[in-house]
Amino acid sequence: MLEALTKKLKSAGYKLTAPRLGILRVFAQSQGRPMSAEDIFAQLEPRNECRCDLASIYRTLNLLEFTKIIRQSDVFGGVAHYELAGEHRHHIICRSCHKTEPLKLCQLKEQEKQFARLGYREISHRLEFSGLCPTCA
Amino acid sequence: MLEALTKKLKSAGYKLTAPRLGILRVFAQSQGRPMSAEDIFAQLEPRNECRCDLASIYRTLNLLEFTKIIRQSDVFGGVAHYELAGEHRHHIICRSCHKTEPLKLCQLKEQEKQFARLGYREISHRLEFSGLCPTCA
DNA sequence: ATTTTTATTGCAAATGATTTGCAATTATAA
DNA sequence: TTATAATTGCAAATCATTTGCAATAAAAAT
Repeated sequence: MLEALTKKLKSAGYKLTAPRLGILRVFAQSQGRPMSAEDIFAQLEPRNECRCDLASIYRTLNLLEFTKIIRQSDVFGGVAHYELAGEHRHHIICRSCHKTEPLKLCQLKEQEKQFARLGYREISHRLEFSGLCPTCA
Repeated sequence: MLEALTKKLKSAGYKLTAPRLGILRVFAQSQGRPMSAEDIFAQLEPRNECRCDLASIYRTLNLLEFTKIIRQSDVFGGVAHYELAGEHRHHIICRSCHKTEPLKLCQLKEQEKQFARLGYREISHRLEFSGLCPTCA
């Protein structure tokens, strides 16, 4: 998993540095939960893997998005969250505690095809449910 | 249309001021296109209706959202966009020129009901399509 | 109609997320 | 092992948004 991600980055012509490796590791273990820069920062291991600056995390997020290794999943309260680009997933997000759960289904490809017929290109969509989770409700 | 909006605001117990009236007017004429604070600022008529501060626009947007007159529609690269809460609508947004077109359909209520059965409350969703519009493609 | 009360405004300064310039560092190519 | 070019950390800059506060204006009370 992590293997595949690092390979993708290198074959896109970028160096594999400690911060990048750490961030990819966090994504690899994220279970599909969208994460903010701060979330990732908090999950890095300063002892062994890297003690890196928030600025580097932002730079790395931009790079990983550019190389299509991750994608922006949602912007919640002005804070961008990212997830691995691999699987196409949607979520339900608690408006109170921000806990996020992935969903499996997505029947929206039909809709995209209709737009394609109208001349749109490179179509994608973003679908997020929100509400108060059972705990917060 | 504008009439109904101002009435809603007043009956919620808020004063009808020049900035608020101007902002509601902009929404009333917005054709369902999501707008940012800056977008609205640019559409106010400083001559006759009001020359108001951006801070007041932000404050008014928060108030209108709180009173459920408008709702946040999507977050575009960290910039919040709003639209009238009246109709439930989704959009397709051009990633290049940011032109936005409203869509009519939405078959996602079923999904929401499923979440409700799991204990989620106050459920809503946000669905946006994006791509390159026929002009930009 | 005038005054009083209280919400709302404008301005400027504060905030919070994200970006950027630059010198120092480090991964990779040579 | 050294050279070179990308990447980093740090601090300062930026951008969207929020907030404190004194001045203003809308609606309520007279």
